[in-house]
Amino acid sequence: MTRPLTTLADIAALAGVTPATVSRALSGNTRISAATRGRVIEIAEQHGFRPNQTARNLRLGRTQAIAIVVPLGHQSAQRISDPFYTTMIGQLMDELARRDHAMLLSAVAPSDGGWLAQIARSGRADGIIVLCQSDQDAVLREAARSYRPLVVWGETEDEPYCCVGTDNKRGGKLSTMHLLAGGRRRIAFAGMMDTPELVARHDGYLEAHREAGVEPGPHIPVPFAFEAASRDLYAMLDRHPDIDGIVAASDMIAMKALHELSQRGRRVPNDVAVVGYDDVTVAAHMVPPLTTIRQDLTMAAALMVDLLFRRMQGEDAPSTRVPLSLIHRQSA
Amino acid sequence: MTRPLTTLADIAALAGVTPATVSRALSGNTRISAATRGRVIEIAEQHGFRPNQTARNLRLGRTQAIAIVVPLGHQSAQRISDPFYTTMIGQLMDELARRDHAMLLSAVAPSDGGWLAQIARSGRADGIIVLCQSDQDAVLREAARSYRPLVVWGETEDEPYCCVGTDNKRGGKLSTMHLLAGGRRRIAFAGMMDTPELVARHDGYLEAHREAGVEPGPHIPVPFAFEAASRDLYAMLDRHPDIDGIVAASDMIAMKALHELSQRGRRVPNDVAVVGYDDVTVAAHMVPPLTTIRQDLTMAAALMVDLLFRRMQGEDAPSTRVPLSLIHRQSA
DNA sequence: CGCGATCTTGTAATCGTTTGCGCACCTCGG
DNA sequence: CCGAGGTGCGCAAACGATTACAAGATCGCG
Repeated sequence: MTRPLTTLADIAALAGVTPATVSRALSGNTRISAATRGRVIEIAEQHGFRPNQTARNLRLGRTQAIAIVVPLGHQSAQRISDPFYTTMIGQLMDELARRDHAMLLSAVAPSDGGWLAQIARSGRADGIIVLCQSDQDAVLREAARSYRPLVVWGETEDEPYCCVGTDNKRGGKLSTMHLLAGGRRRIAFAGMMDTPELVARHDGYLEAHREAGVEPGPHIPVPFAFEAASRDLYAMLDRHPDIDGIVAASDMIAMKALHELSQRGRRVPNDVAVVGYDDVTVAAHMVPPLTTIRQDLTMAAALMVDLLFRRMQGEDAPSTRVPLSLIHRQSA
Repeated sequence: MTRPLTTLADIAALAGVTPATVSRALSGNTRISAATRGRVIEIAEQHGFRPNQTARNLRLGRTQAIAIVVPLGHQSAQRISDPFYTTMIGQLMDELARRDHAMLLSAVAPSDGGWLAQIARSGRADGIIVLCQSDQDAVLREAARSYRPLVVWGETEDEPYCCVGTDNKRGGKLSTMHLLAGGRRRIAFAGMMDTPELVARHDGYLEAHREAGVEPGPHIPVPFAFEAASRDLYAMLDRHPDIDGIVAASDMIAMKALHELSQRGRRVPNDVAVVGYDDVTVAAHMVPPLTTIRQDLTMAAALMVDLLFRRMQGEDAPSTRVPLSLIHRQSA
């Protein structure tokens, strides 16, 4: 089977000692005569021995693994490939590897409310990072009451769990102000308000308008996933030919917008200016390069992991916001 | 700690039975009186009990987890966010979830040759899927000799390990033929020949030219990762103003090409036609929408998982190729 | 040469589950 | 009323590692 050909006991037999001695020799820190240690280590290496992690973890009461959970509907495969998630996951992976922890990745359909408890109680991981609270605030609150090592990426408000995120409202406001400053007066908001993050971005959009004394433009309810019938939704563009700016709730939505505008022969940024959100890798390479709001995901990932490890040690790490800035390129 | 508040023994005490009985009651299949079973189940649910996976796995000699390994250099965070990987990972995630297995994701810097053995012997996973053989063919061959449950994504040749992939040579030939059929006569190949997959695509590119009796165009050595100095490399475009077609080794490279061409005022497809490779999600939404070679990653993921599980059961599943087709959009 | 200090290694318990085996108890036909 | 055959459940041994405790070996010193 998968079982390594050798166990601690096998090595012990070969070396003419007990498993205990082998364990000590390999872990190094206890007092073992140099001779035995040398012999044991040599035999172990010779046979490519690796201690069984499962047994080790059982004994040590930990798993050396962190679960990364993405709460999604059934379109998981589609949404998980959103560059935001993947960039974040890549960064988290690096950060966890640095701390010698494995990454257990799972997308869950949050239809049943027990998904988090399931993962938390199963003992598969020492801690959990949830990417995007989505509409699962209640579940998160509930879980946080009894489960400590939990960090969530999302909109940080007065939530009882540890949450890392950006000031989405400010982000939405920033991009809108940029368009207003550029003289745009008929600015649409593209994105669905189905998560706290996006609601906050929309709030910022509204606030910027209010402060500038400009009437907000129409709302284009584009879903995150491309495949959906967003083409129809973008027919909205035809119904509102006076739109001269678009605040997109994500870079992917912005990309979609660039595409649809191009299809309709409307030039960016001359006719319509577009601002994205996330600054995903491809943003800089779109046609035209996308002006967008950057969330520093490298810092975010490092921060989340750091907070998580502090919580795993019993500390009470607080929610934190990571900085955010507008990256000025050519689409607006 | 992370330890669930309740163990099998706790539940047993509460129900006035032994752990053995609880175990049986919960697993359901053994002979337990309906009364006891009901009582045990009720108490267990009431306390949100989940059996400890680590202990369970130790006893059962398995882990219910599959390791997905991406051999990369230190730029892991960057390359892992390539849409190809992420789409594949998303699909694999779904497929594994369907079989009730967790996914252990790790990127490794293959500097030391022991990376695969390390994962294989550690007993953290019941099987391994390696995404892209990259330049690790030797390591894979070596590992496959003693470790059975291993499936690799890559260029399938006469390798001794189980390998799933597309006919890259045919893919490269297909896209080149498409350009030739469209009357292009000065076709560049964009991509670095640093992996077997890309070498094969380039072979196809050459073969198509040979069969058509057309001289191959220049080679533009663009790396996979965006960030690199590809801008300089694309200066090649300036040096070869007669290029009228580009065969890109990946969609991301094609996207980069679209961008650079647009910067230089050369229109796609009128002046230069571009064909990508992978048909990643964003391909359809580029400006203009990208003509590309689609590898059916959904099928590929399902296949890889299927083969892996068969190997885990001791069967000897063979290398397989998944179909591939040209998706005709507007860039060529 | 004897005795305590020190160094090295073995013994055995433990982590939480699963499961083969066997012991009660119950039922029922003769 | 007794033994055969069934049920329902407990006992205890795994799985493979770690580690407190103890025991044996060795050494130093008086």
